[in-house]
Amino acid sequence: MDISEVAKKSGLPASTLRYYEEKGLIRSIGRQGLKRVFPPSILERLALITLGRNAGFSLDEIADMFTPEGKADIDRAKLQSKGDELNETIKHLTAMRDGLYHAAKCPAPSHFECPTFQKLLKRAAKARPEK
Amino acid sequence: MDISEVAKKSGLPASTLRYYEEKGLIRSIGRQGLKRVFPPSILERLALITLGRNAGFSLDEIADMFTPEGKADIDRAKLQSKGDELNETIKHLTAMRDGLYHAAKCPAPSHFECPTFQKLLKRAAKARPEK
DNA sequence: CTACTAGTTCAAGTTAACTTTAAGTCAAGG
DNA sequence: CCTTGACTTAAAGTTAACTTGAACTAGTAG
Repeated sequence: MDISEVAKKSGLPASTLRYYEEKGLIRSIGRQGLKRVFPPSILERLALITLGRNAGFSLDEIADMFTPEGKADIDRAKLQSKGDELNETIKHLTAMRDGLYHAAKCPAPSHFECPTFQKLLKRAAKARPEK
Repeated sequence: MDISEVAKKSGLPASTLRYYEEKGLIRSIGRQGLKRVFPPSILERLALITLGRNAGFSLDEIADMFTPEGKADIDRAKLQSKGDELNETIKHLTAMRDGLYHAAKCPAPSHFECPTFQKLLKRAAKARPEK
């Protein structure tokens, strides 16, 4: 597959694919002339990267978790602790979501008069979650 | 209150407070010499801003939520849709977390050979929302 | 009065994740 | 052979949300 085919199938622009390659997140298996040639498995690899991005991991973190081949050694302890970390984040976000939903329906004339909203504000002041 | 007191009480660095003022998110009520003077209510306002940030609003979006007079005027529909957005994110995070936990324990030589991991990837490929 | 401290301004720097631009290359069609 | 179009590179530009640096000032302690 050439880059435009990968772009089309993955939904990612070619510039992004080149950028990912430069960053070491993906690899082409060769060239035809100047053009990069990718194996079909690249799509799976990109799906994995996308998954990580959606979950809020940085490209560096993703690169860190998986070898360029996507194959062997993923440090299992690292995965476990990333999972734990993620779990904490989920808790924060869930609280935030519930707060937002409540505020959206709350009949108090001003959000500031609603105790749930107040609580949310206090929690927000405390919570300093990573991005 | 001077800026360092606000910084201390809000947990935000002075540079951020100056930046927020420049952006029009907060206002000082005057000066003592060169120094900005803030009213106590600034803290609630900052908490609100922090809440918004944590909920995924951009500073510009937050600025939009305040009326020209500086009173907060939060559109309930916006809260609802941010809640929905957050909910989507939570789903992604949850999928990722489950995937990480599974991968941490999975005995398959490559994660790509594991059906659970495959399923996860497929779910990730589907999700193509925000940002 | 002089020094010190905590504030000030404005401009420039930072980071992440890309995108854009300019200039160049190669294979294919006419 | 020449043009076209898809691809290439390297470098610079973009955006958000800040942070940092340099040069400056006002109130206060001694």
